[in-house]
Amino acid sequence: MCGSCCFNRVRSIRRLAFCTISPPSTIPPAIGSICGGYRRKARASCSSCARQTPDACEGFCRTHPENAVNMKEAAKKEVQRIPPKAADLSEWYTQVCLQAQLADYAPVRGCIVMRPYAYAIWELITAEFDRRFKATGHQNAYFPLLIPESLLVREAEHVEGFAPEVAWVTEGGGERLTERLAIRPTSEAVIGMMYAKWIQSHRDLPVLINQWANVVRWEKATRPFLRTLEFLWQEGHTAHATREEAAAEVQQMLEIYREVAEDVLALPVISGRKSENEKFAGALSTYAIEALMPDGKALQAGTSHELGQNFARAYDITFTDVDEQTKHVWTTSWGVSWRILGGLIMAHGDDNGLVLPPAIAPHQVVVVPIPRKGADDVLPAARALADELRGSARVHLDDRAEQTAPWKFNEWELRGVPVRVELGKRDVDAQVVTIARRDTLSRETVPRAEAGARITALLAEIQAGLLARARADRDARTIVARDHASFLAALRAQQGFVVAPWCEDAACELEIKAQTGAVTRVIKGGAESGASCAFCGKPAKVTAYFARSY
RNA sequence: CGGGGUGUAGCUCAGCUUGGUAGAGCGCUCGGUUCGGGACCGAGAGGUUCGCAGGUUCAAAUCCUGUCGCCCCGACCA
Repeated sequence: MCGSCCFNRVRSIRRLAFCTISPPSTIPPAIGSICGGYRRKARASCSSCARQTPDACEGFCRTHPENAVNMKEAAKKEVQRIPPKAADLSEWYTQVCLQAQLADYAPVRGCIVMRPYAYAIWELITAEFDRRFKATGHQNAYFPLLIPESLLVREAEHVEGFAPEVAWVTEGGGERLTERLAIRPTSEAVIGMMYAKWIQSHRDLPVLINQWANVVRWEKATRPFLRTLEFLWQEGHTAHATREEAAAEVQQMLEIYREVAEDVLALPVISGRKSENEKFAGALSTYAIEALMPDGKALQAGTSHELGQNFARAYDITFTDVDEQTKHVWTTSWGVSWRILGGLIMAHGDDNGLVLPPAIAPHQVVVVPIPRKGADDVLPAARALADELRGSARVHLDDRAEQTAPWKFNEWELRGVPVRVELGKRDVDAQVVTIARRDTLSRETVPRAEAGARITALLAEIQAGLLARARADRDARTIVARDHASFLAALRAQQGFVVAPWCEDAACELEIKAQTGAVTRVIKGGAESGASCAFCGKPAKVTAYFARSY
């Protein structure tokens, strides 16, 4: 592409590709002489007569010869293909997913491959959740992917909510099935059915089960991790004897979600109850954690549902209580998907690519040796350093011979490694190491002997710093609105959360959405006494967070 | 579901207006020199022939018709 007009480069190259037998009458001969570097292959054919082109010339833009760009230089710049984050978040996000080798598009629309690097992050995240689930008495199990239609439709509201996005299996073994099978969009149905079988007595309660699984929801618009046809998640399903116990479970899991989001992913979230419009289909009430993305949209990062006795009735899950009465159980469900990984990418990344919190970085430290001719001690020194650091961190030694050190710096930045240690001859001679941190992109030199301790401290510092930075950013983009005018103005600005007193009327929420595109994300407790709804003016019942959402 | 874009080498794309039988950069392979912010030199391989199917033509990546896929932006969802 021409450095000036961004359009004519190739066209002009082509114009130059004439052979001597039918010279280009329209091209001044002088053009050929300013070319040099771009070589047309001998096989290249003449534009006008298809004979072989004997001359070689360079790809300079004919209309802007003064700004001639060497094609190799221009191509080199293309290596950096991610746009500035602030310029185009959507494109930035896609490119980071692709280029940091987190995800790649699969043959089916809306499906992605989670590549090893992303899977490694996912494993670290799931381990954090899983540990906490088990610590609170939950067990893992696995339920089938396929759900008979007759089973799925038992809970009316639930079905209605999911119907548009269910994928169906209608054939198997070369024969049409007598009853089609849903590929689970979520597992309340099968699990409810099995619970009915397993639960007889109050002594069987509570049932506290979680499953790590994939589900399918036939979405129309998809994006890597944030919304894909198939996604990985965790769904907890519990059954309790009393409503109070179920309610406590829902709050407990919501708190675990908040804790992992903030303490592990460094992703500040607000948690609270969902409005009637936004709650899970079939739930009594839904609670969620919501993170704010750089474009001002909210991302639902985890949900915890009080299902009441709705599913117990639909799937006939009953037990005999201590008072010898047969009662329906109270169920809950709660889930976090790989979407949270998308939130993580967007929240912390910068113009150089991904930025990973140390807690879930597959490589917390990458050691890059900088070889120099005649300095045979550099690589062994790097190896020794990496081995030593492995005692206290996840360390990767990048000793590939085929890439240069600067190339590696860029690559590991793109892939978000929190700490990079550079070790060259200068460092070895001076008995120091050069440490670069990903979050601030700053470098420091520390004595070799103190490297381990410094890096341990640095990892903690980065983890805390990322959360603090994200939280400050979120808070700066959270606006409180009390009256109609400021409420509308704030929502239309689309900067972030708008906190306002709200009447909790579903119709009011729909009208807000129609006018601004925003909805309630969570409801935080009651409103101040005497406050009126910031939108419709009716008496306010609650304080709600509004935003547009992913 | 509406709007836009796009399909040519592993990747990013030219070539199409004005039909003549496949190009560039990057990447890859081999050899060598390199390495403190995306190194360089030399030699090579790589397209079942341009998403697919028809049509026009002596001749189609290019023109016509149809069709499919994918991406992005909006209405619905973790």
